[in-house]
Parts: sequence; structure tokens; C-alpha cells
Amino acid sequence: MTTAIRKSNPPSRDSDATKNRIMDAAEDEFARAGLLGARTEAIAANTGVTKAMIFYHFGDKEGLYRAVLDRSVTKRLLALQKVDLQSVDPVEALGRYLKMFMRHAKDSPKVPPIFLFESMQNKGRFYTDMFVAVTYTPVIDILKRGIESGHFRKLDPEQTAVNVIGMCVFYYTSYNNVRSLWPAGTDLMSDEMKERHTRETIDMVIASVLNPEHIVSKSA
Amino acid sequence: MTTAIRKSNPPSRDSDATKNRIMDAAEDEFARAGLLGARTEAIAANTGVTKAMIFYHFGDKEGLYRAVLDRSVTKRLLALQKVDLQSVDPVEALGRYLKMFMRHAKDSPKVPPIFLFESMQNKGRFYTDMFVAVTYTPVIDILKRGIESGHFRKLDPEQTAVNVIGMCVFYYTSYNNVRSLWPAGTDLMSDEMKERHTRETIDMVIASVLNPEHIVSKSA
DNA sequence: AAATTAATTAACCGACCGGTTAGTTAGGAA
DNA sequence: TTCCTAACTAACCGGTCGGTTAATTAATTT
Repeated sequence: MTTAIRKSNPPSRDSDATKNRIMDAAEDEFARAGLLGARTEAIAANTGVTKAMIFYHFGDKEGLYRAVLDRSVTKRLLALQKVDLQSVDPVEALGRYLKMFMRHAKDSPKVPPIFLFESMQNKGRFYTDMFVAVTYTPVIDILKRGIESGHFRKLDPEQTAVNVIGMCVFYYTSYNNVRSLWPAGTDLMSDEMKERHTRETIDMVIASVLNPEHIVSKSA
Repeated sequence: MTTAIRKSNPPSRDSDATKNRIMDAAEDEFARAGLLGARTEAIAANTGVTKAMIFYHFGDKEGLYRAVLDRSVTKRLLALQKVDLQSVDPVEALGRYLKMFMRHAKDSPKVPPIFLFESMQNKGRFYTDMFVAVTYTPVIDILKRGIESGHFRKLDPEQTAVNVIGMCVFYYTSYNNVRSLWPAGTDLMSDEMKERHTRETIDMVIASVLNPEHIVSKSA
């Protein structure tokens, strides 16, 4: 278990290392209960250091929360910068973006719940423009480009972008509710199931935005 | 405001009426913070009766929570029973189901957040088979029928059903995060915006499952 | 090796929160 | 009218939780 590993490490007297350990544990706890429901004791318990260290290093619970959000948005920004979305047609661009996004979701499955809590509990108080810029804006840009080029249907770019991200993350926020749709004992967070979801979602998104006429004219 | 209206009503000595008032206030509070984060004081404050009445009528916070979930699943079941999904082709059936579902979401926008919290905070502990039966099973049935009849692509029915519901509810759980995608001051929960989301979502879902070949053969 | 400082701990505090309890009040039955 | 009981209130209780404080320990500098 991650918990055990984290706790077994010796509490080294290294500020940055300790901060990261706290943020790792905090990510789990915030994903479980959001800023409001997270217990600082619970975070500390998976850290190997005392609860007081949270306040020493981050000021208060909110400070730690901000730090966790910042770290995850930075991570996604880095991943985004590695993808070239400009020099390919909109269909390919959308596919590339989705692959990048789903890889991030697969590697950091705790992030979607945290952002959901952020919206529902905190009314998006800590959700900055930066977060929008690294998730929704690229999708909207691609969609607009695709409509103009005729590759995509005449859709509402903003509403569609929200729905696209919704498809990508809903599985990661709701798997506990939908477990029973699969045979008992199926682990919805196994690599195989995550990959199946990724494949299915990319197919679905592409199909949902394509312009049928454009396909016909292409095959003719 | 709903709050003011609820509170101004005289605290009648009617058990059922009081229970309903408590459940109304509880729905708001559970939608804000989930079972874990909900404050019984906050619920009582919007009720016109004392906090003690919650425990008198529902035993404990969890009892009230169960009651709220039950009420909303009953409501959806009733709406579902009024729709005929059998005697029409899969495309029409899916459209009808989505319209019904989105009407329910529009009228009870607090329900999606509650079920999201249920998954994330409580790991679906209170999410019964009944809930699955009134949300996912109908979609899966329609999808399977559509694949067999050739109307739909060869898709994964379960994964797709989850994504479909995801599209329907994500807007209602994330609007606080995505506000900035629209002009400042836009109320994402206005009737007009909700209807726009509904239209866009239904179009998108249908497009995402249709079998391209079936369309071509139809138009030929 | 002494002094300095950053990292860490254990114990503690006040506010809050779920739940209880003892007593009150309205209203229907006898 | 009296009685009974279901609905309701005000005050309270014990535990939990975010945050503080004073003292301790490990590195780093001089």
C-alpha cells in the first residue's frame, strides 16, 4: 500500500521532501473528502511526521490545499506543452489532446475528484484561470477550428468542451457508484479497465463531434 | 430565496410536513458538502424547527441522508415508468430517455452533486441497486438493442452508459469551475442555459453512438 | 566545538458539531 | 374539561478538529 510505504520512510529532516510527503498524503485525503471534509490528522497519519508540520510548512489547511492544486495544474501544464496541437488537423489534434488528458487521469486518478469537490464544496473559489486554461481552452480552440474547417458539426464549443471533459473524468469520480455494472470483484481502477475506458471515451468523443457530411464527401 | 420561504412558513405541528421541510433543506446541504460535510445545524436553520427534530424524525444524520436519497430515487423511478422505451427504435428510445433524465436534472439540480458525493466520500455505501436500475440499466439495455439492430456502433455498453450519464450530470456538478468559459455574469443554472446544455448533450450522445454505415445505407 | 537556526515533536486549547435529555405545548380522544 | 401523546424546544454533553506553543533535536555555520 502507498500508505505503508510513505509511513515507513524515515522522517528525514529535509524540508522539500517532507513537504512532498505531506502533499502526497493530502492529495489522497482531499480526494476523499474535499477541503471541508479532509482531516489534518488523517493526512499527518500517512506522512511519518506530526500534524504540526502541516501548519509549519503550509500555514493552514487551506494553504496545503492550494499547494496541492497548484502542483497538479503545473503537472498538467507540463504535459500539455509537450503535445503539438497546431500543426495537425482538428481530428488528430483532439485525439492527441484526449490521449494526453487520459494519461494524466490514469496516472493521477485522485485529481478529478479533487476538482469536483472544489466545484461542489467551495463553489470554485480556488479554481483559477490557469486551471481552465490547461483543461478547457485547448479543447474549445480545437473544436472551433474543426467547425470552421468542416471536420466537425456545428456544435456549441463551450457546452461540448464541458461534456468532453465530463466524459473523461466522470468514470474517475463515480466508479464506486457504478461498480455493480460489471461482474463482482472487477477492479474499475485496474490498468486494464482504465485503458478500456480511455479507448471507449476517445472513440465516443470523436464520433460525437464529427461532421457526417464531411465523412461522406471524403469517402466519395 | 428558497431559504427564506421555507423558514417563513409557520412550524406546523404536522409530522409529514415537517419531515418534508427537513428533507428539502437537507437536500441543499448534502448537495453542498455530502453526508460527511453536511452540518445538522445548517439544515435546521433552513427549516423553521429545531435541530433536535432531525434526530426525532430521522434518528441520526445518516437516517436523514438515506431518506433524501430514497425520495430522489423514487421520484426518478416514477418519471421513468411514464416513458415507453420498448415500442420504438433504439435511437428514439435513447432520445426519450435522455429527455426524461435531463428534465429530472433540470428540476432537481441538487441530485447529481449528492450522488457524486456519495461515490467519492462514502465509496457508494448507500448507493443501492435501485439507483443503478433507474439510471444505468435502461441506457445499457437501449445500447445493446441498438448494436444488435445495427443502429449503433459496436461500442462497449457499460462504459458508454457511464459516459452518457457523465455528460448529463457533469455540467450540474462542475458549473462553478467552468463559469469563466462564458461571459461574466452568465448564470449557468438559468433555464436558458440548462436547456442549451440539454439540447447540446442529447445531440452529442446520439451522434456518439450512431453507426455511420447504417446512416449511409439508410440515405442510399 | 560552540553557536545558530531550521525542522520536528508532544501536549494542549477553544470552537464546533452530532447527538441527548428534560421539560413544554398543541391538539385530538374520552 | 380533562387527559394523553405526538411534536417540539432549550440547554447541555462529550468528542473531534484546526491550530498553537514551548521545548527538543539535527544539521550547518563560524
